Amino acid sequence: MSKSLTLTPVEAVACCSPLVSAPLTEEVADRIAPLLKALADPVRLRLLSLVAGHEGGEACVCDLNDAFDLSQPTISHHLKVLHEVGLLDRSKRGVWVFYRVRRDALADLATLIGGGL
Amino acid sequence: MSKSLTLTPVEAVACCSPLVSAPLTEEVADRIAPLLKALADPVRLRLLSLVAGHEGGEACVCDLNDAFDLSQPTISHHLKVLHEVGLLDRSKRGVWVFYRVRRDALADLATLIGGGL
DNA sequence: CATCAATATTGACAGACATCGATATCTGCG
DNA sequence: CGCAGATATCGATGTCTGTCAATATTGATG
Repeated sequence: MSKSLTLTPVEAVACCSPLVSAPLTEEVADRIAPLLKALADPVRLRLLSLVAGHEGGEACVCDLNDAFDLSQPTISHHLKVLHEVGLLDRSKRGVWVFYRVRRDALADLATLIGGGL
Repeated sequence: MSKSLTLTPVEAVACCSPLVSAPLTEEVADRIAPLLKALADPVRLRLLSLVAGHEGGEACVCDLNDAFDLSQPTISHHLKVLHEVGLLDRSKRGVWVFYRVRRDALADLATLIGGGL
């Protein structure tokens, strides 16, 4: 069973046929766009890449803050966006918070964009 | 040779290794984000899907306008965004303008997102 | 309990964006 | 040439978004 009645964008994309294979309905497009919006920021792209490339597949916020010339609240905001949309998993251990990339979500998104080519 | 010194976002993405395979540099992220921004709109997603699914792989603006409950200038604007970023090719024949999906661009983008999984 | 360090939330602000109506440009045709 | 239809551009407007400083929250530790 699902945790809520409203799907996260990540859950919404898992069930869709590729962009070029069948015409997207308005409803489906409305659920996919937020996922792409989350991805469509240079800082968030680098965050995702950093987390994915970190040892163990997860990274502590403390590691991420230093990688950017941005304030801590700004990084926290971007991580929240990625988490809310379902692209990052979040786990708190002690004072530290670790994020992990949802590879299945990325794979589904890639299929949506590039499937059927 | 390229037409200009500045690459379109589509040209920029063609040369990149997947998001999760290597850390994205700031420069690369800055060039990829506009491409994703162009995709990250429900109307543009549906436009892309409609064009891709149209017979002959291309669609006339006149066909596209009717598919939305939006003004003609708005559709024109969205098509321009997709064209400028390199996701749509544009060809004028008589009074009509036809758009065609750059499938290579979509494929490259999919590799960037989902490659290495 | 008091303090400190890590992370998140809030509120403000400037810039970006989606949309529209009005208008301009282009092209075929009479 | 002049009109009509297709598409693009312009200017305005309301909304969304990225960023920051300030502050709150959370958890470990003395």
